[in-house]
Amino acid sequence: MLDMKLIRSDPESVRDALRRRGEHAEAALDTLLELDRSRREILVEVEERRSLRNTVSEEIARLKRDKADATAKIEAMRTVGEEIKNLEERLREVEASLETELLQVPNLPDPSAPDGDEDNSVLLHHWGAPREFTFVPLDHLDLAATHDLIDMERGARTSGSRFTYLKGDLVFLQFALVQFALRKLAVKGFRPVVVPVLVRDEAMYGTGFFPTDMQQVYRLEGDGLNLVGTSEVPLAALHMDEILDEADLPIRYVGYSSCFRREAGAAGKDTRGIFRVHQFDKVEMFSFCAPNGSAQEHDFMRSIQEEILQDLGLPYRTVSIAAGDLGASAAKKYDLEAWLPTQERYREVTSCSNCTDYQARRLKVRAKGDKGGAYVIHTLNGTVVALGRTIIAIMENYQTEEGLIEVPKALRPFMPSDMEMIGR
RNA sequence: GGAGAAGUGGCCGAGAGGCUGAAGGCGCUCGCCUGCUAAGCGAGUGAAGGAGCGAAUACUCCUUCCGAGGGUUCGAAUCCCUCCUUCUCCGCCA
Repeated sequence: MLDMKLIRSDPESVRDALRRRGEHAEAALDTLLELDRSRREILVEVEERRSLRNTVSEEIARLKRDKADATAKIEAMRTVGEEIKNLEERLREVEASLETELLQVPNLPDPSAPDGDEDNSVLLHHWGAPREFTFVPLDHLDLAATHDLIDMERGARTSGSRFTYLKGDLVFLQFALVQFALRKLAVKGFRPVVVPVLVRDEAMYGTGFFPTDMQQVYRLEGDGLNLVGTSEVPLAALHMDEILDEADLPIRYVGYSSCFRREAGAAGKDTRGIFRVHQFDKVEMFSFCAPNGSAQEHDFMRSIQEEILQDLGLPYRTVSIAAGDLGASAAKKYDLEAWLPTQERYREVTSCSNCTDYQARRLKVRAKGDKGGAYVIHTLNGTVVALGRTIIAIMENYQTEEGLIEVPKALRPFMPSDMEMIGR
């Protein structure tokens, strides 16, 4: 959520920033400004009358204590009470509209986010080189088939398309990745958290997934709960409505959870294998950060992501996402894309967003130091390991001519009997 | 799932329609005092919004906030309703 004070004081800058997202900001901004003016107008009126009521109420109390007659004043206040009630009703309506409008406005892109849309992301750098194969590489599904490691058919029978069973040594590989990731992050100051995956609407609105991405979310209507698409949601909500001690910032967490996504609108896209499924597991990092430190924190998080892909020996490239392709909450976002030999291109495996004060304002997460008042902080989130996609990348990049899968050295300590090869 | 109890400031805890943004205590901050420390004494100590003034997260004033949201009343922490959370007992259970 944007700061209404900022919109009020500098609407043209806000308008220009929103245009970079390709938003039709004009109408929404004018509506916001109008609602805001109207809110303050009514507020002043209500407060004047409430002030009057408070003064006279004290007089009434004094009269009653002195056993004097107060009926005239009580009668007068009856009218004032009615006026207050009416004004309050109008105020509620205006504030509700303002809130609704404000919730739909996305974050302002950072000036350093590239211009354009999804085709205009800017390549920051490459690491590693795609492997030269002396044989025709198999994709992850063909590799898995030989050893019965991924069961799409039965997954579909049980739960429908885009659900799978992960089996055998791939399960060990998944948990090796989890262990590897959690340990690395813990050393860097991220506190491990296993989060709730069912959350209230508040958490969805607070993180900016509602109302914009409602169609992507599995909702349990009967319980008023939502299955999270990422542990970013419960991690961000962890400090909802809190005022943190400035000295504790940044507060860093690494979460582990299953993630659920409807993938609405992705019909026919990435239908083969486990690249795009309705349920997957993910290790995610999150940081509550002082406003003036979030750019640096963003780069820190990206460096962790790069370190992990390097440890795993997966060739990748880093891109900065263009303003027009940012999610609602993000002011700036980096994606890391790993090389998939059978697709002969780089595909997204992690992403890292600086949401500045957008989520924190919605979630009412603030900080306070020894002097001065409370202020809204910044939040950042990033994938540590998207397990399904990382497993795909490992399988495809580490396959042997015999159809086996070598375990990356970094993961072997976490595999049963320090397993070096899957499928033997 | 059934029955009951409770939610007040950083914490404990009073208040039961008006004099309560809230007694008392603890904690914390700043002074005073004392070889040091402790004790003692004094003062202070929340948030949000708005108006004025402005460089301001500074200052002045107003409004609101006693789990959340509605209602009754001239007036609600206090009465009524709904929801949320916590605790106890019973049932069920990984």
